[in-house]
Amino acid sequence: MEYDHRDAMKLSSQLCFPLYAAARNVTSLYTPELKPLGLTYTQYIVFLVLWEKDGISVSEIGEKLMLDNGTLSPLLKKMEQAGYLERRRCREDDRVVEITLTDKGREIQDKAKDIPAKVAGCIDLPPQKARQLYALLYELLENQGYKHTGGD
Amino acid sequence: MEYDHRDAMKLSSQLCFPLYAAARNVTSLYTPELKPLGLTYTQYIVFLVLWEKDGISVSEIGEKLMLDNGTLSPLLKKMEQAGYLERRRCREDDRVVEITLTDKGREIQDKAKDIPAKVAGCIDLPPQKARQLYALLYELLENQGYKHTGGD
DNA sequence: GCAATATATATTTGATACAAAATAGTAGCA
DNA sequence: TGCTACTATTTTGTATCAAATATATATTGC
Repeated sequence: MEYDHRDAMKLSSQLCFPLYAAARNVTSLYTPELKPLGLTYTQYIVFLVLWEKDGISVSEIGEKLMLDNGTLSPLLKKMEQAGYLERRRCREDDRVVEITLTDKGREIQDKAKDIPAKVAGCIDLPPQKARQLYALLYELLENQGYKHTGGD
Repeated sequence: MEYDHRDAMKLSSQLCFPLYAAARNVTSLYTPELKPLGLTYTQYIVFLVLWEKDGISVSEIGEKLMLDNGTLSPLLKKMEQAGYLERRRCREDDRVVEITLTDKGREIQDKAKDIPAKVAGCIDLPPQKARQLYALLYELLENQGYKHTGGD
């Protein structure tokens, strides 16, 4: 079979597009659940990280979320202003900023506990296929250099 | 098996996160190829649509890309300023803006023809798994209301 | 040990992207 | 005419990355 540029350049031929569209689509499912809590999706996944492990650096959050420091920096500042966390220079290494949850930051976990189930209920994909998709995505991410800690 | 909130709230338990991360990751693979052409990823996929079908409305582009008019409006204006396309009010319906490629907009297709293959080469996933992933993503999108035209 | 250089960490800046909401003009129809 | 739905634009706020900057630590050469 010969390589066809015209075919390859179709929107429907490129893996990236459905990935890009599905990500926006599924992320938007969180919005109605997060809005009442005053959180954005990115703030929410920062919380997911901090609820699992508190007192970590900006970069460590960035590694887990594959987000740039330049993205996290203003985000964390906003979350600090909202009273969810504290940013403190590390004693041993003054370059590092340690992020620590406040009581308010810990308490909001309870308010958010039903969100995963609600969103999962909106994703219209049989559980077996969802697991398959999940596994393929992590395989892709790991091939691109992501360190997957925890989970299955 | 009992439902465990604590487990469900782990970053690694939610399908959305790998989707979100993989999308950014794979999209970023396009940047080095697109930058020399002076294009962003979103501009590129708008071109993909227009190279397939020219003279369509803003909303029709939005449907194919699952993008809001509010996102496309300034984007298309910028692409018009760059000389890639023209925006013209439709004769029959003065609400509709028709987007038409200029010669410059058609010519850039040739310069971009190797991009899909180059990016595909950077995605470290066996072809069979890539196809599987592709199919699952489109199934997810279609379940969320996306009309998939063309492709396989 | 100490100065010079390199690396690491976070922040800032500039550009684009994205969605929600408000606005405005248009079309179709009762 | 007046009502409703549609289409695009503008505005506002957040997100995102890349590049530049500032500061702190590590390393190297002497």
